[in-house]
Amino acid sequence: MTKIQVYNTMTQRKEEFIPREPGKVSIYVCGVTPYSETHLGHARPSVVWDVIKRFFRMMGYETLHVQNFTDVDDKIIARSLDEGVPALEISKKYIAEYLSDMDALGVERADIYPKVSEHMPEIIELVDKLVQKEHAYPAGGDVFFHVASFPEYGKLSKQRLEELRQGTRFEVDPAKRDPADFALWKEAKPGEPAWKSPWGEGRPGWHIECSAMSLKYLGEAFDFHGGGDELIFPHHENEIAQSEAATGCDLARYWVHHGMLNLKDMKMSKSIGNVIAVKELVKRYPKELLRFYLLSTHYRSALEFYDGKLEEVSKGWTRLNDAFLALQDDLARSTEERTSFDQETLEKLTSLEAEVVAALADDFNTAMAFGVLFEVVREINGYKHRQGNTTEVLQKAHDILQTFAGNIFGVLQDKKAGSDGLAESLLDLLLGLREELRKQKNFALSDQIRDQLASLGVTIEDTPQGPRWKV
RNA sequence: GGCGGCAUAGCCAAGUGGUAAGGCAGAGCUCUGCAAAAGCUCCAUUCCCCGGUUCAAAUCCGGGUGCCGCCUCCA
Repeated sequence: MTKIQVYNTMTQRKEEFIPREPGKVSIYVCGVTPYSETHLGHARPSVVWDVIKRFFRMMGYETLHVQNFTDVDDKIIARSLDEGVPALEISKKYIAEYLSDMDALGVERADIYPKVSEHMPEIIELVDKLVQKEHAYPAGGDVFFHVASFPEYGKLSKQRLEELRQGTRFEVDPAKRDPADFALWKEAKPGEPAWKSPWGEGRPGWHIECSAMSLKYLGEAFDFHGGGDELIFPHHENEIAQSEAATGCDLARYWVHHGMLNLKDMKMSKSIGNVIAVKELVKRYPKELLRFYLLSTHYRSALEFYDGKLEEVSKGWTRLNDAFLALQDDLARSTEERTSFDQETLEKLTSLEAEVVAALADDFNTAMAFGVLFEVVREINGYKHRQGNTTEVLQKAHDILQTFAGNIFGVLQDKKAGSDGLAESLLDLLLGLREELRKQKNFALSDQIRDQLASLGVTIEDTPQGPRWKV
């Protein structure tokens, strides 16, 4: 079996992936706080993990993916007080939006989407356990985690406790024993949602929900813990402290952090906030293009977004799609005979296919995988250019693109998009007539047909194998 | 101030010790009634700068410079 290398933030290097349980991959990805619309930055990890999961399954693993919704949170509460709408109604609305936006991007859903509001008993139990073990202490109606009780604190973010104490730039709650201690449970303020607990009415601190819910659904030392790299500190550091202090086991085997999506030239667009809303993007661009863009840079690198970026990216994306579409047509009139030339191309394609797998097995390097897929495109186009027309060869190229560009990356557009059976029949009829005109050298009229179809968004290409159209 | 990361052609972007993938743009050619698509060729002696290690470095080490993230809610 192909070895899969994964960059682990904890060790700061690539490691061979060895699952906790053979053949199974358990994944916890920190999800969103549902208090406003879904933006491109949310889409990146979704698409990345979508691809990682599909790849693992192709490699014969079973995946179990848990992604939380932090639906009890300061920002939601603030919004709730602002709008006079119950907090859980707000989160419910944006959770639904998030899910439908991700659906629109073709992202396969997680297996479980636990919500904080539905896991109070588990959270309270975990906090209580930490208090019992003297890793945490109640103070008034709050409960704090005592970082000094966990000697490994800082191991993920490579921070030293002493530096953290000094780096504190905000006023420290006097109830804390140590400025670096953080809240596991917060006493309720009037008007806020609150739950009963041994320490009085209150709600969970920010980090504890992930510890409680990952433990419930994935257990101890599950395989992947993912999230944006801005979560390394304090969120994931604190999760580690809570979970590991409570269980004595590692929280996760591999910490996988993706890079941020940045905006350039924000001043160019007053409403840039709207421009990058996923809801708007999927109206204006095919989801396959958006995925191609998001996967064109390695997941750990920062990714820039700016006006015109998708137009730039779409040229390469179109090349990939055109090659695939053309192959579908070519296969319909391919032949069976085989030559040494066919054999050569077949071998080349087979070796490129192995390169794609190797790229993905090397820390999910989608950018490199695309590079190889473009070589597949060049190889097969060249083959056809040199009159190659053997089914087996064309099928091989088709299958590689179908498997990786299509099934794994989800960047191949369905040809039939935007058309129906009748429109297709009419187009074929029209193109047939146009061919007659061309045979009669009536180019004025045939060009007019082409131009007018173009203005309707239908592109005509006259190839040696006959006319081809696309929307 | 502390921690982490990044710096590769006009643009995007792979590449973690063996002599610079890929895409876009650009130039030339082929094919074509034309156009488009496609193919071929060309397009970084060089990887921010300065030292060092090595037979060999974009890749490792040290020092600069610049940028980003985190230390406060954040995917």
